[in-house]
Amino acid sequence: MQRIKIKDLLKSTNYGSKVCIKGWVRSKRDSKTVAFVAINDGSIIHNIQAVIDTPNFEEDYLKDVQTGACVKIEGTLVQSQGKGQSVEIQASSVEVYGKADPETFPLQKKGHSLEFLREIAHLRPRTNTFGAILRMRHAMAFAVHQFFNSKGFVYVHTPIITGADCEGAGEMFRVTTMDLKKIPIENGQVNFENDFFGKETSLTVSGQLNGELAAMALGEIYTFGPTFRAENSNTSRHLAEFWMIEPEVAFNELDDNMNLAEDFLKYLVKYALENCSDDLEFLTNLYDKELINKLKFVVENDFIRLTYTEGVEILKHCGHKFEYKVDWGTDLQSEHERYLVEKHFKKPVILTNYPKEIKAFYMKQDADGKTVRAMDVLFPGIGEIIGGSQREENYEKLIARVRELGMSEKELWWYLDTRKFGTAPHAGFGLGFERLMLFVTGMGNIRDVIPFPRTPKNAEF
RNA sequence: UCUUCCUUAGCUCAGCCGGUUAGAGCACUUGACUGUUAAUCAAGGGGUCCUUGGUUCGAGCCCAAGAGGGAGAGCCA
Repeated sequence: MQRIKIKDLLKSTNYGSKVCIKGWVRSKRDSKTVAFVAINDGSIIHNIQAVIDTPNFEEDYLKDVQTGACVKIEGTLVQSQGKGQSVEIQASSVEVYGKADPETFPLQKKGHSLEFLREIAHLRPRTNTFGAILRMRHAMAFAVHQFFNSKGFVYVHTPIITGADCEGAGEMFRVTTMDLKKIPIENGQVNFENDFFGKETSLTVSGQLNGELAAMALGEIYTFGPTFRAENSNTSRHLAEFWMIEPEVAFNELDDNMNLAEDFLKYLVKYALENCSDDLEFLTNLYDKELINKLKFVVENDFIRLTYTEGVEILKHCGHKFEYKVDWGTDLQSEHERYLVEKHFKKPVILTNYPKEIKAFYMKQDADGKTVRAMDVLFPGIGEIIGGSQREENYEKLIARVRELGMSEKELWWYLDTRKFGTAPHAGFGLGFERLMLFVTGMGNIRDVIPFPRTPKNAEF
């Protein structure tokens, strides 16, 4: 018999029809002559209930139908006699594909802490919470492509292995095939001549520089791929391996960039509200009663836009006592950003025109020579969800900045070439996919919105 | 990396001032129950109190070091 997905079965009103489902047992409730088994197959957060009249089955036949087991159940779709579900299956046959020894299977019917589930990341997709998160993760990834495709952007695959130590976004993981016990060292320096690529290589920390090259030909591009940072960051907002989306648009200036970022985030949140309602309802009930309201609020309200200088003025005169002093020229602390977003405006905030000293070399300098056309989108509870800028398209100014910072113009020759040949104003940004996931799922820890988190001292699974 | 908190049964956690045999709920096993909804009821089994060292007549509890985890900070997306 053809298998039907539980998602489709729960919508069916085809009572009396013979059906077949396959999935994992979430719970079994016994009494003398009848047993109720809740089955989930991952197609939807809800389970289907199979009703088993035990006298019709041989003794011990149902012994292996226990929490965690994988089963195939055939039977008749009927309207439920009990409360709590509208349809159920009156089972005629039960086959166990895979047992799950209840003495050793770690998942129970009752709730587990998120910390415990992290230790059994190979099994946590079988929980309601991670089923919901993984379905939403897929929906958000799909929506990213749909958004850009509808706007005529080209998806560009930038390299994961990079030879440039100049992306400037943090510590990098080395890539090598050298025997780590016999590294060739000459005059205190490692000789990479005989390494696989013949030069020092790393995992990418950003696809931006390559993305810019493509934007200078295709106009509107985006990247969406894994990104690696070897920072010793131990927070609920950082991963060593995460996924980043980086659009880059020729002829866009800072305002266009902000508009794109705001449209993009609203599109994604709206997509979640319209397409993930069952999962969102579950997450709202279990983790954050205000989750759905927060998502609606973001879709319905404009983001606040203000300059770094204006932000500093507000913070200086707000009367709130901060642990760290607010001072023009230094980067804002988390507590400052959080005050602006969560207390002062109570809305997402886009901060722009930061001092050039605290931002990357490629950002376009303002006429005053002090600030650059940077923009950070700050979200409640998460902080920086997007970081971006209009890029410096002027060759002289860009190379002056490269020299000023002591960077290698030799290594960057290909990037600098874009400013030599047909340069154009352009802008882009990076969205941390898992930070978006934090926001749309209401989860508090970034390790819970990616299937297998990679963090300092943790690469299990 | 810094600050701070935590680590006791499969899970969540209690454990008094340092004192005899370390507890509860859930889970599990067995039994009861004709429709359950995290089913219910009864009985039973289950412990390297994170590790190492120290203080003490005596340590789950006090001290030191280490490991792992959480929260916050820095770095950032």
